Amino acid sequence: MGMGRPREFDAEVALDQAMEVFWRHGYEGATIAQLTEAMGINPPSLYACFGNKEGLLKAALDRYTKLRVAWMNEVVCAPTARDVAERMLMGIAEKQTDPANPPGCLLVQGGIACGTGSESVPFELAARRSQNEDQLRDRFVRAKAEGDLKPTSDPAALARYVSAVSVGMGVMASSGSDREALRQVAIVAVQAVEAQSADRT
Amino acid sequence: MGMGRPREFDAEVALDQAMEVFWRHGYEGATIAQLTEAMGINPPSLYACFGNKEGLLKAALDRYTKLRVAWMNEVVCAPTARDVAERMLMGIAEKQTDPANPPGCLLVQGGIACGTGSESVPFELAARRSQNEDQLRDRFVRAKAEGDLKPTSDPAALARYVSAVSVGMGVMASSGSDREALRQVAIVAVQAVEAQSADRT
DNA sequence: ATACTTATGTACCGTTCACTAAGAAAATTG
DNA sequence: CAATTTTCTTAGTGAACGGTACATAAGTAT
Repeated sequence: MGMGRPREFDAEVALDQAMEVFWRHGYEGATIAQLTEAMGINPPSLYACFGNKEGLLKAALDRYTKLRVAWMNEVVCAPTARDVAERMLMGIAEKQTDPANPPGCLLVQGGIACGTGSESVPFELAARRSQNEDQLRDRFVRAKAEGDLKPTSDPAALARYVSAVSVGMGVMASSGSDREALRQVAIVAVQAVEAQSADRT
Repeated sequence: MGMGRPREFDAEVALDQAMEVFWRHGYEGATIAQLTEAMGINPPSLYACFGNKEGLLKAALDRYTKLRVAWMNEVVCAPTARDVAERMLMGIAEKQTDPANPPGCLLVQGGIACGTGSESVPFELAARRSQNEDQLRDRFVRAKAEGDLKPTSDPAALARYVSAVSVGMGVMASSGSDREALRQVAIVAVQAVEAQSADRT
């Protein structure tokens, strides 16, 4: 039994192109024609490799979140909860306005609301976002245990808050806000975390 | 010359139904079939009355923002910038989880990313959101003039911040967060505004 | 070489989309 | 009443959608 004809395209490179299309147009707004053109392949190759449109999205999300989790792991290395929030939100201001990518965040742009037959997509995106929030919450739990955050603070609420701000920044970025506007939002947002921080002696 | 046959449906009631469909499924996710069924009319009546799908969306947005602006006018009556932010964000936590409506905010759910031929929709929504932000900024400008906000504070940045948080809360609501979770975010978010407020003597 | 397995390109499904003729129905005006 | 204007229902339009059949090409195994 032979091993068959080898595929002529690099799946990861193709996935990066697909990711961009989903990022820019959303799941429903992205057509198979646009995706295949960007990926440099024909529909049958796409379906053989990724199953269907939703399978392609999930593969793209896997790739996206893998990079994101790695970045978050660096972010939570900051010494204090305040610095974690600042590093994260300032980093997001940069990333979401990086001209190398479409503006905003794939986990938001991908699809907040979807039509019949794609109801699972928004949940899929939400699940990936909450993954991020969990990383943050764990870090804030530690910060509270270390006395970095006040005893009255709620690490879960704080993580939800920072996550909400980052989502809001993503929407702003996708609708034209520039990097400076996002930085301003980040700077203000960090002050809420600072208010939850123990006094530095 | 006669006045013609009177229309059998109430345009505003029909618009409310259409608004719900857009709110729940987004602009692209909402089909004419769903819209007409919810509105209780047939496609030709829709097109005679609203022009096309995008015209229907704009009419629904007009109705939505009219109510929203009226509510914001009450919000900005709060005595201090901090209270404005609190009243707004707490109100949003309630409204965006009101079971009478779809979760989240129409100005976000309507469509953050759209496909070819609907590129203008996200801009349309963004314009309506910025209308809201402007109301807020004006109020914060006043607060700064009154000495309620610190002389070093940036009212525009603060308004952008509160607006970003409200958008983030909308996304959270639409992906299943409950009212309590949103309230927690609001409470934390207000503290950033508090940090920009002058000390109460 | 021959058989076998898998990928690729072309061309095309069936369905659903936004949107619309065409004419009957319901009102006003003379 | 007849004439006119506008809305209603029915039925369907062309186009675009996600997805696929089929034949061919490109590899491996025997």
